[in-house]
Order: sequence, then C-alpha cells, then structure tokens
Amino acid sequence: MKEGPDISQIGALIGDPARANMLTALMGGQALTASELAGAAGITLPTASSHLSKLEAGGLVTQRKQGRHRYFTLADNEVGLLLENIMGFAAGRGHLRTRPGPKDPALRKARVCYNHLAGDFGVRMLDRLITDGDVTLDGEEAALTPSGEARIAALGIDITALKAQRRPVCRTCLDWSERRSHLAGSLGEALLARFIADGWARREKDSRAVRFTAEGERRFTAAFG
Amino acid sequence: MKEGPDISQIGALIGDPARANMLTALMGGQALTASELAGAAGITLPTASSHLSKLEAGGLVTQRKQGRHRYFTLADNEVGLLLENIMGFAAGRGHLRTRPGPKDPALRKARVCYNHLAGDFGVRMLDRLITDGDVTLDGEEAALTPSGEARIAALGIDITALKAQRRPVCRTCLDWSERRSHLAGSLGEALLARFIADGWARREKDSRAVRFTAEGERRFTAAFG
DNA sequence: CGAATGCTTCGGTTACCATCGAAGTATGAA
DNA sequence: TTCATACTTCGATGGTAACCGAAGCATTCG
Repeated sequence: MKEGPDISQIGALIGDPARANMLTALMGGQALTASELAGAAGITLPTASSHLSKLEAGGLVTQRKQGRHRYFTLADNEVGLLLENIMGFAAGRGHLRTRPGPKDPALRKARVCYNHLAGDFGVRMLDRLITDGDVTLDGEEAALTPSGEARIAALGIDITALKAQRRPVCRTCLDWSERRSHLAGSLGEALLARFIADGWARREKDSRAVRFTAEGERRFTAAFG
Repeated sequence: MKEGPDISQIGALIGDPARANMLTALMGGQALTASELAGAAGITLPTASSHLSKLEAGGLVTQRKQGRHRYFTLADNEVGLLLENIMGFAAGRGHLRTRPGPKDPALRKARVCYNHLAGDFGVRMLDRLITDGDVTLDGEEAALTPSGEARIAALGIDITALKAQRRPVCRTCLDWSERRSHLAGSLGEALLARFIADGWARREKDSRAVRFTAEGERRFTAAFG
C-alpha cells in the first residue's frame, strides 16, 4: 500500500468535476486562459487557479505565460489520449456528454489577439512565412530573414522603424482557436494595422472578430495563401 | 457542466487510494473475496464493503456469490485495459509500483476449494471435460453428458448415487489463482475424494494445498491432461 | 438446532478538500 | 505614474466521504 500512490493520484485529479470539466475543455486542443477555464467549469477564478496548479503539479497540464494571460494546455499528446480513453470508457457505462455549443466561426477565422492577427488567417500567415523561409523559429522566438524583410517592406511596412523600437519585432503567440502559433510582436501588430489601413479588413464592434472584405480576403490569400 | 457527470465519476472511483489498491489487486485477473481485498487495501471489512459497492455501482467490478464468500472481479476486459492504460501513464510521471510478493506456487498448482479441487489442476480438469464434450456449460451451471457419465463411472465413481442427492452434481466455481472456472458440486467433491482415496494426492496439514505424488500426477495427466 | 464465518448495514467521528471573498502580485494600457 | 486586467495566495467555511466499531443477515458446519 505504501509504495503505490500511483493510479489513484491520476484518478483523483480527474475525479473532481471541476477539474474534469477543465480537462474536457482543453481536449479541444486549444490553449485556454485560467478565466476561460473557470467559466467552463462554472467556478470562480481562485478555485480554478487552485485546481490548475494541482493539474500542473500532476503533470496533466502546462501553462505558458503570454503577457498578462496564462494559457493552459494539456501537457502532451499522451494526456489527450488518456482522457479520450477514459471518455470512451465512461460513455460506454455512464451518460453521454453533450458537446458544448459551437463557437462563433467568425472568431475562429480571424480575430485580434491583443493587437495582432489571430485565428485561421493568423496561423496561415505565419505558416507561409516560415515555409517560404522568411521567418525562422527558435523555440518561442522568431526572427525575420533578409528575404522576409524584403517581403514585408513590399507590403509598405517600415521595417527599420520597427527594429528601432525596444519591443521585439517577431514573436510567436499560441493561437486560441487553432492549436498552433501565429505571428505577434511589433511586426504582427504592424501587419494587422496595415490590413485594416488598406481596407482589407475591419474590426467588429464589441468583439475580437476581424472581418475581411471579399477583396481583402482575395489579396490576403494572394499574399499568404 | 450539468450534463457531464462523466469522466469525473470514473476518476473519482479510481482516485481513492483504497479503491485503487483493490482494483490493482484485481488486475491480476484473480477473483478475490471482500476480506482479501480489504487486506490488500489495508482497510477493515466494513470500509472495503462500502468501496466495493461503489465500484460495483460504477460498473468497474462485479461480484459472484459463492457460498458464504463473495468473489469480486473486474467487470470485464475493458476495465482491465483502462486500468492498464492509466497505470502505464502514471508510471511515466509518478513512481513505479512494486509488485506484490509471489504466492505459494503449491497453492496455485492444486488446492482444495471447500471440498473440491482448485488451482491449475482443477481448471485443467474442467477444461478437458468441456473440450471432450463430457461437460456442457450454461452460464454458471454445468451438466454432465452421457459420455461424461461414462468417463466418470470409469474412474470408479457412482454417478447414480450422486444424482440421487439433492445437491447439484455439477457446478462451476471461480478459481482463485487461475482466472477461470473449475468443477464443483457433488461431482467435484467426489472426484477429489477419489484422487485422495486412490493415493494420487494427499492434503497438506494446515493448508489448502493438495500435493500430488509423482505417480498421481502422471495418472491425473493421463486422465485429464 | 446452535456456533462460526463472511459480509453488509448503521451511526458517529474525523479529516480532507473544494469553494469563495478579500487581499496581494504582475503585466499592460492610458 | 496611475488605472485596469489577469491571476495567485491567504484564510475561513462548509460539505462530503473515508473510516471504524457494533450490530445485523446469510451461509455453512458440527
């Protein structure tokens, strides 16, 4: 008995309804903030924070600080597989869990993340820059290559002005709706500003959604599709 | 939240150390009594009984009444797979669980179960009778076919006398060391008595072990191996 | 028929932990 | 710098569940 704190620890972590709800919310693969997870679990922030620290100590989730947010994700693929396994088992004996309502598709497509572009468009843009060799990644850090600088300059963005600032030009930011990174930093901000200034897109009121015009979407796809 | 009592219920069942220990003990595939499980978990009988009823209600274990014992087993294969999965996951992050000590091999080989033969020999005997078409199974019930009656009679057992009694002639009994059934009922009792009377085997003192002689083992194997 | 064994149920105690409000810390915005 | 947001930590509370002893069934044995 003494030697086996094993399977019961994992069980206990999953066994609390609030924690189970948070883990289920994270099963989507999205990184969620503590507040969002608190909402998903129907508990207050302090309670959620306590739960999250336990889940982290148990190795089920990891957090990534991003500004004043803390994005939580499942620790790795294995956790997802384990949860999926348990969910399948539970579905066989217990009740089926009704899926939470679908999110606003517009938010998933394109939205602001602080000041830069996020969502499917944001992720696609960074993907393209990387595969074209215009941006190199080093962990969470990113850097613009000479060819990348030329490409950005062609869009009408003053790179030297950005580099003169103390802020990092290139950064990656974990995307909320996709599971992958998009471009942040002063360059990310400048790009979004450019899109809006050029009439490719506009921000929606009281929402983080960014709505591209038909023409804007065409141009964006031509540039980064 | 309201709709999801799902994965957390399973987790809570596994999450209690006492229950986790009992489930781990059952992972060996052996059917264990409530007392044995209480011992394995280091708790008293009442507590174990309470846990077991919860595990049963949750669909993780099933019990099978056998005289004044209650043998508990994992409900089905899926439960074993799930536990194995969680144990593997837990082993990756937490401590490894040391295996409990090996049981007395003599007990596993052959022993009395109330009054009939259990252990590897008991299971093998019933297996042989079934594959030879001498015994048919119907759930937990068993019946002797005509060819089976002849085979038993050839061993010097008076079948008609057994059938005259009110006791069931053929029954199956879940084996403690193997995971499978062996033969019980008045026939099981008569067979063991026969083996001992014929000098094939003798009971050990202060133990449930049944020790076959070399010659006895040879004959037993010839008859049922 | 007792007597003994195996297990369950009941009642009461204890200990833990989920929960929240309030205060504290860190980061970003104005 | 000052304010606002996002989150953590602290302290107190309450509910729940694990736990055991004692008593109650059920089954078997003598």
